[in-house]
Amino acid sequence: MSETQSGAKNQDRVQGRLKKSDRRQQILLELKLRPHVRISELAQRFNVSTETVRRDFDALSDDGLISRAHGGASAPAQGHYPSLDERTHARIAERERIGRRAAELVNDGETVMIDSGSTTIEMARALAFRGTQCTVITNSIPVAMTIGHGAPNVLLCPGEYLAGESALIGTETLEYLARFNVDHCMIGASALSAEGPSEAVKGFAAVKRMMLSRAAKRHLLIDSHKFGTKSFAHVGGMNDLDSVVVDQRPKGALLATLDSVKVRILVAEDS
Amino acid sequence: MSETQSGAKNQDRVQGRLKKSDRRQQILLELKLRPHVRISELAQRFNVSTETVRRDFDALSDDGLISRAHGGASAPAQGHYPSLDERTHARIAERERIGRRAAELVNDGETVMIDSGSTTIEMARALAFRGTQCTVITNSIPVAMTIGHGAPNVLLCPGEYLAGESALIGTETLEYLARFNVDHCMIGASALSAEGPSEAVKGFAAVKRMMLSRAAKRHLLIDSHKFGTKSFAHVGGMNDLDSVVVDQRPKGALLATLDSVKVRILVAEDS
DNA sequence: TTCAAATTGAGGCTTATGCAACAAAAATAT
DNA sequence: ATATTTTTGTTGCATAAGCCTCAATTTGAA
Repeated sequence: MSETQSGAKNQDRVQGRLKKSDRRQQILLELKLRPHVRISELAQRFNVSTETVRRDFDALSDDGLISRAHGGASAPAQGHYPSLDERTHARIAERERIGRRAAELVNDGETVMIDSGSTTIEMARALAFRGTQCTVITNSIPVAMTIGHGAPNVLLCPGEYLAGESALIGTETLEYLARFNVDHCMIGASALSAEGPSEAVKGFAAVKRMMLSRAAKRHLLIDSHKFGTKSFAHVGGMNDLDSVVVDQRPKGALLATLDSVKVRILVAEDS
Repeated sequence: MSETQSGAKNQDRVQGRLKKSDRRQQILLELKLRPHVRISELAQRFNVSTETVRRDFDALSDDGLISRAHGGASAPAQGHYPSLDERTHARIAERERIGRRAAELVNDGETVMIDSGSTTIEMARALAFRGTQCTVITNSIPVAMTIGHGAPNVLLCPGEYLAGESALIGTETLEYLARFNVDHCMIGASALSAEGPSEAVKGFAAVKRMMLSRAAKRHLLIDSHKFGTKSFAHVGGMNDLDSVVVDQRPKGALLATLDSVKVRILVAEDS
């Protein structure tokens, strides 16, 4: 494939040379197959200078469409936090701790439903690291892929694929979840107030609610910087939870409510 | 390689320093979250020299567990064929052509079932590039992720997650597929003889059969180097197909059988 | 056509990475 | 304990990538 042919609807421009937008489109498509492309490689293939490719990378990177690396670029994290707030990047350590702590709650042979979200992905990672032999049901593709190589049983929900979050949602997802009864469910949320967790992404709240209704032990994994905030979709009340796994002990009204409905508060230690 | 499989539950570290196998495990886990890790970054985090990390990369790369890049490493192509034969790598161009040709068969507004496999991923990519507005139902995670950003509707099947192929299989997958009737189905196969396509991966044949039974127009995407071969699970007969999309016109017995049951042969041009 | 803006390429320089060979340290076996 | 193997670190050097600026080229519009 030495010559670059721009396909289909993008009208190919001139003598073997692509326009800027076509080139960028190609880069993105390439990354859907290969995990990583090199600047030098693309420069050669498009027959442009490396500087041009570098500029393409910078532009695509600014849009969050690719993840830059020395010498090349990768696809942006398998769908996990793509468009999410920047500060979450700084909370990696907290989420890691929360994930580890939550993973300790699961024992060999148990069944777990795992929600989508960056914190739950951390939990999946911890679970894979511990090698816990459990059955996992999830609507999150990153979670399935993370655990996939370790656990014997990973069930992925059906549903509409939500590209931004790499998760599955919709009535089919709910129907599917309704068919199971599990030992634990692990959910995340974009906010937590005294009224309970709430969620920003449309369609997620229903999935979380369904997971809560099918599990014996219901755990909420949430980062302390979300304490006292609300997002638009209410997930449930505090009495729908059995425990919250956090990086810092909540205070004030939040603590009072949690105590009043006897929700166990698990603070993830620094390790 | 001796790899003292430190698998499961060893997080015992020797005074802040991880053992080789643990370090490699960590690298793999890291790559499940981030798309790309840098050598320098890991060297610092593990507190080892860059050379050591480089050696880890080389080892993991030999096992096909990661994909090397200048300055770092990425996860190996979103789960698509990690352990498969090397020669498939040389057939990329052929598969690309086949994928492009197959994508032309789908029009805006139609519904398509897409099988898992490297050729079908190529097709998904071409479909994404063309921007065809169709509804896709698939059991392949890479296919869903590839199309996800373009098509309005991507439905992913439920089922057991098969890590090696990043696909979903099992009775739940079949049940789910059975609920739909679609315009096209696009399947791949690991072999094609005059008796029809056959498949090497256990559990895939049933999915392909189900897809064939739910579609009005049934297309087989297959590379010419598989002509005249057989794999262990029979998928169906030639009369279960409406067309085959290939990179080269078949000959002999294969051609005769295809003609006798009036299967349309679409040869993907070099273009 | 003509002009302005956008896009791209080239040179020069700094820094980062790759690679290979050898030395040091640690783990393992005898 | 000693020897042997494995693993890791260091050094030096060739190469590749990053990055900046300025000029050449192309594009788009009046």
